[in-house]
Amino acid sequence: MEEQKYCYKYPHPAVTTDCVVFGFDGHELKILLIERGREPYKGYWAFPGGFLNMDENATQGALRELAEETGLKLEHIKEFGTFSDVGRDPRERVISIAFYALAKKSDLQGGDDAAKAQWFPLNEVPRLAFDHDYMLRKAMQKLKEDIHFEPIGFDLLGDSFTMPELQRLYESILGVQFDRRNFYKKMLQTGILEEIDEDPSTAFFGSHREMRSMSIDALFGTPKPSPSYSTSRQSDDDSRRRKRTRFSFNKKRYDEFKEDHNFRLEF
Amino acid sequence: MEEQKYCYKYPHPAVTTDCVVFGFDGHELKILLIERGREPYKGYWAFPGGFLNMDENATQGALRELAEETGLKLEHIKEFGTFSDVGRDPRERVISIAFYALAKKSDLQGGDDAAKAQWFPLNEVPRLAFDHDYMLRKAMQKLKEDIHFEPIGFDLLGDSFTMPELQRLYESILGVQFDRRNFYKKMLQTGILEEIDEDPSTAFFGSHREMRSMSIDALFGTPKPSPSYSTSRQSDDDSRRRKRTRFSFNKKRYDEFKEDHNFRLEF
DNA sequence: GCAAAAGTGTTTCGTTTACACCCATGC
DNA sequence: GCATGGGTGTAAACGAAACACTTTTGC
Repeated sequence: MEEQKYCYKYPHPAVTTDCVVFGFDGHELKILLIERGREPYKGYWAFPGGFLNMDENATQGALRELAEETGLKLEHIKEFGTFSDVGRDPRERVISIAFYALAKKSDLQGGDDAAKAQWFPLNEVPRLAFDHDYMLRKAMQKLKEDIHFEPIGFDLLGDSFTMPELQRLYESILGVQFDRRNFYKKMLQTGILEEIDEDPSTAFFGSHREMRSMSIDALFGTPKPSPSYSTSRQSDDDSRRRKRTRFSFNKKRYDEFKEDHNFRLEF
Repeated sequence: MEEQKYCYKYPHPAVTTDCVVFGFDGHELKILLIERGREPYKGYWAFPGGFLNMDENATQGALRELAEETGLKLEHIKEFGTFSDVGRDPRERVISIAFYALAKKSDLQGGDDAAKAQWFPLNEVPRLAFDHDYMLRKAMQKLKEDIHFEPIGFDLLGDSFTMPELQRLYESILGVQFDRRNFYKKMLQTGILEEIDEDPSTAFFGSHREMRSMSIDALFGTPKPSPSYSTSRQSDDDSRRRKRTRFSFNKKRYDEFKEDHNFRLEF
């Protein structure tokens, strides 16, 4: 029998963290899952997570487990509930503190690092371990609520994005369709978006992260000229500018607004 | 040394629940606190709560502790976060799952049952134990958010209430002032309020809970005729009706609306 | 060149806000 | 009867929703 060296006067439950990571590939929302290699629920998929260490709080524990199991190094996660039903883990009494996180497009490929981590579109989610089905529903619910008031959508996109990309993201999360023109207006009048008005010849080789790897954007199907095409065009005629307007999220301006009047991103 | 009979292979934190109970006396928002009788933080005030048993989930544990310590038997509590910082309890590693609850006017007097439970107006809160100051701020924040979308205000009032009472409650929670006429319109057009249009001679001795004890209403300063005055008037002239319109919350209608279109109580 | 998606303004409608007077009640 | 608080309607301003055509892009 294994050594049981941590003893208490009263029974203590085990405490774990779990993290529901959402990603967006330009078309649909995905979640990151880990295939369980051992019992219980061996072969089932589960959210990355694990037991909390004694020298870390829940947020720290969830970020650590996420990095260990998937290679994802995120900064912001948000607690959305605890799961404490008595029989939820067959081994012992386990209480889980659950978080959700948003991964940028550029993080989506990082999933390959961890052998058993894989992205699943929301409508192709496999059988999940423990009460993780329920956990997923709760996470979706919280995400839908939060996106009305917090600029969380931008965490799922690259540093720059187009309006249609942003709109598709909102539509994916909320499950509704918006009028394109009204969406533009509403987003622009929030004042937290900045138009990126740069010269196309630098734009394609410039500082925007997702631009570095064309394969991602090709995968995502983002309508954009291919490098060879655009560069040849550019050198032919400099006055001919790329039309697709790209935007970036101005966090500083958002923080200012938020302090002034309780600012809301309503949709 | 005390017997340490519950042993585990890895260290386990202790898990507690805490419950922030809000009450409304007609004028201001109050919270229910317990004076701690032993170390740590002996003599400080704290939210009712305690260690989770192994045969109950967090909600059940919080409700049990609440009943044990304050005599309050509530049905609905809402989790608003966990508190898991490493040093938050000097005795051992303790993780607390925190809930908030709303007590009706008629519950306010029940606080006398538990010797050491006492209501405090929000601006006269004493020094709190552990990280309960922080917990209170988080609870207030969550309550403010929730009241925009959920009919939680009604849980703080009696079965029937007047518009000004309801308005004062919203103003207390949100810390703002509303125009009386606009408040009426907005509340009425939600369709979840029912006007109680009963005969005054029954109204004063009828089924509405908070009517049974005039002392509470006197304490609350709710403008309403005193029993002797109104009854004499009633017997003098039956056509003279009580003017103060009272309302009740129609939960059934709210549930219907909520299912149809995602219904919101916006303020 | 053609089909598909991006970009842009205006009008209509509904909601929110601002505002003032009379009536009922309690003292 | 007087002061306090309760009850009601309307007009102006604002924000949301509906809607069509031109330009750009990708094939």
